[in-house]
Amino acid sequence: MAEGNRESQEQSDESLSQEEQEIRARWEREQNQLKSKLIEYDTEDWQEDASFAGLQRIGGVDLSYIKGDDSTACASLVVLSYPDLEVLYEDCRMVSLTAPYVAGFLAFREVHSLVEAVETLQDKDPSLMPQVLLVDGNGVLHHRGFGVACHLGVLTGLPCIGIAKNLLQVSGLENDELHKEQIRSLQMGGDSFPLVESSGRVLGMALKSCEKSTKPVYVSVGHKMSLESAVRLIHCCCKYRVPEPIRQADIRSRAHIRQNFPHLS
DNA sequence: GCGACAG
DNA sequence: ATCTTGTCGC
Repeated sequence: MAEGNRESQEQSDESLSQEEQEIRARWEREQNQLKSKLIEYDTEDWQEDASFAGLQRIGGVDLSYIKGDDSTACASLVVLSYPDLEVLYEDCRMVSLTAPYVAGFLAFREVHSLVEAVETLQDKDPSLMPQVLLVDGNGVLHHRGFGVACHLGVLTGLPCIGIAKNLLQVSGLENDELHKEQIRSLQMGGDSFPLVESSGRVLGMALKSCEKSTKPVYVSVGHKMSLESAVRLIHCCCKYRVPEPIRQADIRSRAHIRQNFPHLS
């Protein structure tokens, strides 16, 4: 019992239990193994077309949580038509989460439920399978170059794009005064600037996703799509700041929680 | 002590 | 992620 108290109260790295350290080491190995299967360029014809001709379905995924409960969530997968952005398919399900949220390892908490949702769609109605999946979180803009959008992409084989609402400050990227000035310099919807890590590699783009938004979204490659195509597509599916497929997944997963837990609203 | 820390 | 209402502005 003394052990349990120590673990929950101490915060410094050296106090991490041996078990926690082993989990992280295992997760890092898993990220590195899956990373060898990552494809960071356009693989589909529609991706390089000027108007995305041939693109008909875009998927969005999200998880919503219940306050005060860290093991229950609603996972949702929606499929929207392109270019009309009408909802063609919706799947919201309550799920039990086993892994905690650890910065840098979001996929280990969320990706299992999302893969299941994709498999359900494959069984139920494969003709509605999205041609690209928009993921709430980062792709290669990540400590080890393998965020949740890459993870889901490699596991499903689907082209994926990571969209984060906040800058993950990795390898030289900082939300400092220079970054804020670059944000202020964005003029019209579609304007963007590259996020360059210390080595010089471009990890993603900050994008003013719609005309009215002050704060950009952070776009990075998930799987089977180039950064250029990804940024162009994200701009094309934003009615508001958050791309419509993710926004619909978010709205609908929250509504589903209110439906199942009315006492929380 | 303070900032960071995708969701 | 969530805690949280109204309010100022177009």
